[in-house]
Amino acid sequence: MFSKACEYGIKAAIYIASISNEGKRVSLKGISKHIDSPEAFTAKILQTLARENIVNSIRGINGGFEIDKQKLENIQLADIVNAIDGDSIYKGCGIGLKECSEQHPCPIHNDFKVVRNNLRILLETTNLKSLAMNVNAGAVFLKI
Amino acid sequence: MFSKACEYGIKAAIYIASISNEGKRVSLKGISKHIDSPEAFTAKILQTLARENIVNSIRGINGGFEIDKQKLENIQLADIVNAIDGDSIYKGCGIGLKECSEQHPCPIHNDFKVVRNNLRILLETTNLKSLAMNVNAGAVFLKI
DNA sequence: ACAAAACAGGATAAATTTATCCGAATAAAT
DNA sequence: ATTTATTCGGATAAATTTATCCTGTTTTGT
Repeated sequence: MFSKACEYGIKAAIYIASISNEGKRVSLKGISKHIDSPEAFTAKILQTLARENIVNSIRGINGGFEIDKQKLENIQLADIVNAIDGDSIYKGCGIGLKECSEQHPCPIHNDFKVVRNNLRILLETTNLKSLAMNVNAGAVFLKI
Repeated sequence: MFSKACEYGIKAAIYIASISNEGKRVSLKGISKHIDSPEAFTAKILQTLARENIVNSIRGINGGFEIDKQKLENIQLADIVNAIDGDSIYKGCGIGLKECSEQHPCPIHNDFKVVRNNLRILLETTNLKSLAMNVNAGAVFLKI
C-alpha cells in the first residue's frame, strides 16, 4: 500500500504531533526509538517533511522536530503521503494504466474507484491533531 | 498499491480469461503484446500463476496459456493478488505494525479497516469471468 | 527423425527502494 | 572559546523489485 518510507513518515509525523501537542519537541533519536524505525533513513524522510513545511526542524543542542500547534488541525494524512509517495495510490489506476477514466476504463475501474475514493477521503479528512490526541490518550499505538 | 508484477499478473489473467472465454489459448508473446508488458518478466509471473493452478500452461507448438472455462467464475481477483503479492495489502496494517487489532490499534486502524475491507470484498468477489466478458465486449481496456 | 514454436527455469543485470556512514553546519550550554 | 548535541546533505551500500538472456525441455507439424 504505502512505501516503507511513507509508513515511517506517517508514524513520525503523528509522534511529532503528539509531542508538539504537549508543547515539546523531539529529536530524531527519540522519534526513531519511539516508532521503531532506522534512524538514518528516518532522518531522510524527516528532511523531506521539513522541506515540505510539514514539520519544523531545529538544529543544535535541544534541537529536534516539532509542528506548529496551530497547524496540527490543518495537516492531513494526505499531505504526508503526498510528500513521500505522491498521490497515485489514491488517484491512479489500480492496474497501472496511464489513461484510465470513465471514457477509457480498465477492467476494475468502476469497482476500484470506490475503494480509491474511500482511501482518498480517509487521507484527506484525517488530520494530525486528532491522531495525535489518540496517541496522547494512550488509545492507539505507534509500534509493535 | 499492487506491485508491478501483480499489475501485469492481473492484466495477463484477465486477457487469458477473455481468450479462453472464446475457446482459444494465447502465447506469452500474444499476452505481453496485448497488455503491453515486458515479455520475460511476464513469463515469470505466468509461471507463478501456473504453479498456483490459476492458469494452465501448454508447452510446444500451438502452446500457450489458457484457463479452464468452468473455472473462470471461481477465480477471484484475490486469488491472483494473493499468488503474487500476498494478502497484506488488504489484510495488513496500514502503517506496517505487526500487531494491529482492536485491542492494539494503530492510529489509523479504525478508519483504515473500512477501506481495507472494501478492497478485500472487491478482490474476493470479482471473478475473472465477469472481467473477461467486459473485455470481450470492448467495454473495458487492458492497455494505454 | 527433424525442425520449429513454445514454455521452464537458472543466471544475471538494471533500477528502485531501503538503509547506513560521515563530515559539515548550527546552536545551546559551559 | 570550546564542547556537545543536534540536523543537513552527499556518498555509498544493501536489499528488493523489475527486467533480460540463455539454455533446456516439450510438443506439434512436416
